[in-house]
Amino acid sequence: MKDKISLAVIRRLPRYYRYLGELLANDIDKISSKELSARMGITASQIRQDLNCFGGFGQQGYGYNVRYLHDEISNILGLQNFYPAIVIGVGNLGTALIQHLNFEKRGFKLVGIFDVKPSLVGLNITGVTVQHIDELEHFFETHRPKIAVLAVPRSEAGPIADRLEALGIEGLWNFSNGDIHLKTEIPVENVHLGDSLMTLCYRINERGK
Amino acid sequence: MKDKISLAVIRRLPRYYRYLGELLANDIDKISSKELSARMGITASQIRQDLNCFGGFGQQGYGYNVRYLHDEISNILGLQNFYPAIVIGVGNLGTALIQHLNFEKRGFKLVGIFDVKPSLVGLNITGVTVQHIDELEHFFETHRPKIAVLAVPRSEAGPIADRLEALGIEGLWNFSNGDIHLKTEIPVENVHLGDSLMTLCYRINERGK
DNA sequence: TAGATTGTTAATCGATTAACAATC
DNA sequence: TAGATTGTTAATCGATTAACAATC
Repeated sequence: MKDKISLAVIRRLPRYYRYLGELLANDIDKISSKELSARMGITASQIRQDLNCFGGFGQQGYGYNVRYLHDEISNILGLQNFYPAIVIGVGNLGTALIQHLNFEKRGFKLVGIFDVKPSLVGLNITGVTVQHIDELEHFFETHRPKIAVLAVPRSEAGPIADRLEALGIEGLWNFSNGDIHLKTEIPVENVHLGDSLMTLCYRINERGK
Repeated sequence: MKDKISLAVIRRLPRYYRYLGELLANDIDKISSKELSARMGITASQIRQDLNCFGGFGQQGYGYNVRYLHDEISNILGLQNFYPAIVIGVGNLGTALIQHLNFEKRGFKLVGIFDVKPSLVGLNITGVTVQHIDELEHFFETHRPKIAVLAVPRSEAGPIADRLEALGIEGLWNFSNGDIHLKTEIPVENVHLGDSLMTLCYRINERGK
């Protein structure tokens, strides 16, 4: 692996992985960068350039073996790690993420769910029982989760993030409005659905002119 | 307004808007590009460059008036348009989006909710009643929604998108796994939460080496 | 006025695309 | 072998950063 892969390249990897998964589902076992570029709407050159950051996965005159490339990208992303993950906040959003996201296929294993609301404690979601947020410190002693999904209101997100940082969390997936900045270099993915919606508004507006 | 604004700039606008909103909430009424850059973790140069794509909103020697800049960005994004929007799919994700996203503050007004499941029809969510998906065509005759939020499984997303396109939809906000490509140049925001999770996995994995 | 900070041009940096020799 | 397509270098393009004159 070369020195430092740019984040732009890394963010395209899951997309390649997704398209390769679709090809697999359709029993297509070889693909050229040209064919893939047509499907994905990016250049063949970029695909080859991106993949060659990690190694030569293709074969001249043939293209890429779909299953092999799919597996290799899975390895690059680390999807086989099953890093222990917890979800904090079981409103509709937290529940939706748990039920539809298939953590196991994306590098993680859901090991705990927490909420402040006592009425939700004991609830079972996909085999994991909701605990009260006060159990967090105790839970860390035995389970050492690596990432936490923050599906809580903005006001709670900051304090909880600090608490998680002190407990040694290694990554955050933040859905609360407002960016989370930690003191340490821990990776944080701030998902801003509102920003995405406003971008769509701009684009609609622009076309209407 | 200059010729063509790059998507990179546009995607930063909601973020500026968000930070300015926070400043407003804290009764801060002026900010320099330097101060804002420190808060946001980007360069002051970029902030000035971005804003000047749309006009000169600051004042030399002073900085930017927070409320004025906030309002101007709102205008640029078109947030005062209240474009009619519909949500398709009221699982946990659809419900979460409706309840937490505040469409009215982000350029849209929720005018309809649809689902295939008859048991959900008649349900009232934030004042809007869920209708059966079969009512879609009839609904368009009177309401002409501009955008549709697709919070349905991947298999349903494609066919529904085609149907919406035929009805004259002008934008899609897609949450189903798998990109949606329409024939026409209609803007589509494909939100891939799974991709974001896998990116986080890569970053955790990378640090562990 | 002096100091601060913008608006804007120029320089740099990085990312994308093109080209083609290597090779299956 | 001939044809196809990769891996990789070089060229281009675009985006970010730096610099500074304009000006409040």
